[in-house]
Amino acid sequence: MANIQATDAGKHKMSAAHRVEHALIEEISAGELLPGVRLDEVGLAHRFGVSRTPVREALSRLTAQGVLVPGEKRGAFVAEYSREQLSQIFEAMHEIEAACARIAAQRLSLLARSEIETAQGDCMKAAEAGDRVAYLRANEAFHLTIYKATGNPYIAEIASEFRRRTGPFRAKKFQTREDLIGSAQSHQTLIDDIFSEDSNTASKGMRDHMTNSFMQTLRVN
Amino acid sequence: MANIQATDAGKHKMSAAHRVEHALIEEISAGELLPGVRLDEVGLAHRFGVSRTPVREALSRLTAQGVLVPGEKRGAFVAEYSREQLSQIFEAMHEIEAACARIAAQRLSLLARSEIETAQGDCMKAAEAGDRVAYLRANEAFHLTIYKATGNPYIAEIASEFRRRTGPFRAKKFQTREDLIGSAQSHQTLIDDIFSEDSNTASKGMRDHMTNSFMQTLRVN
DNA sequence: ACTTTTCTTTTTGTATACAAAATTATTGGG
DNA sequence: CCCAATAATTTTGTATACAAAAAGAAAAGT
Repeated sequence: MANIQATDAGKHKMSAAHRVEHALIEEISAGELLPGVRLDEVGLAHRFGVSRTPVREALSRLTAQGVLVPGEKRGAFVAEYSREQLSQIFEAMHEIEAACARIAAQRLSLLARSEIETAQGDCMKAAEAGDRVAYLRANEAFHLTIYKATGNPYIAEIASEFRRRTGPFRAKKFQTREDLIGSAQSHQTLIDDIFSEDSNTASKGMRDHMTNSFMQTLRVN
Repeated sequence: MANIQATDAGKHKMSAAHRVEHALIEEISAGELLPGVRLDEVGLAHRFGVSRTPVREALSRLTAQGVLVPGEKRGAFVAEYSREQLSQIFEAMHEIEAACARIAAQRLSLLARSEIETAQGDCMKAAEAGDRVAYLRANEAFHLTIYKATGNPYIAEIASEFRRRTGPFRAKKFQTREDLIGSAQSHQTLIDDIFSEDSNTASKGMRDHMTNSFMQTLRVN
C-alpha cells in the first residue's frame, strides 16, 4: 500500500532519488526491465549520473513497495512471479477490481461517465489502428478512469498498484490487431454494466472481464 | 502494497535502517507515535545511536509505504486522517475484509480452523480479564488468522496493512471491559459465518462485523 | 506597532570514504 | 583434474562532510 499523497513534482525540482525511482517504475511497467533482472547500484549511479546514495534510496523504496525483491544475501531484483503467484495476484486483483466496479456504479458522476467514455474512445482508436503501444497505454488509462470513478483514493491506489505490477505479464496477450480490438470491445460490455448503476451487475461484469483477461494472461506466461 | 517477501531478519543481523523502520512501525501501531507527529532525522539518529543515513532510509521506506507522509516542503509526519479519509479507508477495508472472509470460507483447512479458534480463545481470555493491551494484540492476531486462511499472501498483506494503519484509530473504541467482551463475542458470530463454508454468508458476516467496528471507531475519532 | 530585510540556524539531499561481508578468482596440494 | 585455502574484487551499509534550501530570529525601516 503505497503513499498516495501527491509527490513534490509539482512544487519543487524532483530529487535524484525520486527521479531514479520513477524511471525504474516506468521501465519495469514497459517491460524494458524484465522480472528477475538484477539491479546494480553502481551501474545505475553511473547511468543516472548520481552517486550511490540516491540510487540506494530509490531501490530501497521500490523494495518497500514490493516492486523489487531483495536477493537472499545481496542485490535487488525486479520481482518475478511464478504462475502460481500470478494466479494468486489475479485472485486478489479480481476482488479489488470487482469492488471498484461496484463502488463506481454506486456513485457514478457525469464527469466520471464522460472520462470513462473518452478513455474507451481512445482504446477503440488505438485498437482499430493496430497500434499496440498506444493500446497498452489507453487500456491502462481506461481502467484508471474506473478507479477514479469510485471516488475512493485508497482502493483506487491498490487497484492501480496491482495493475502496474502485473502490467508486463498482461501486456503479453496483446499481440495482434484482433487481440486489441477484442479487448476494446469487451470494455463496452463492462461499461454498460457499470453505467447500469446496479452494483451487482457492475461487480459481476468486472469479474467476467477480469477472468477473461487473466485466463488469457496465464496462457501466454 | 508492501513487499511481502521474508526480510533478512532470520538469516542475518538486521540492518540499522530496518531496525529503525520496524521500531517506528511498532510505535505507530501501539499509538505511542500519534498521527500528525513530525519525525526528526537528527533526533532519531541520536536516539537509535546511528547516523542519519539509516534513519533517512527507514523514513523513506515508511513514506513509500504510506505509513508516513512527507510535509509540503520538509519533514516526515505520521500519517493522520480526517474522518472523511478514515471513512474512505474503511470503505476500502470493508471490501478487502469481505473478500478475505469469502475466500477463507471457500478454502478452509483444518489447520486454519484450529488457528482461528485458538486465536478466538485468546481474545475471550483477554476480554474476560479486562486486559486491554492483551486484547488489542489478540484481536489483531485473530483477524490475521482469517487472512492466513485465505491462502493468498497478496490479499492477506493488503488486509494486514490496512489493519496496521488504522490500528491506533480502531483501538480507541476499546475502553472498558464490556467493550472488550462485546468485541470478542462478535467474533463468534463471524467465525460461525466463515465456518459455514458458504461464501456469501461469510462475506456478509464480515461486512456486518466491520461495519459495526467502523461505526464505533468513527464515534470515538 | 507593524512590515520588510537581513542574518542565523536548521533541514534536506547528496557525494565520498571506510569497513565489513560476500563473491569470485587464483594458487597450491593431493 | 579436483578440491581446499588464500587472495583479490565486488557489494553492502554506514558515517561524515558539504552545499543548497527552508525556516526562524533579529535588526532595520516605515
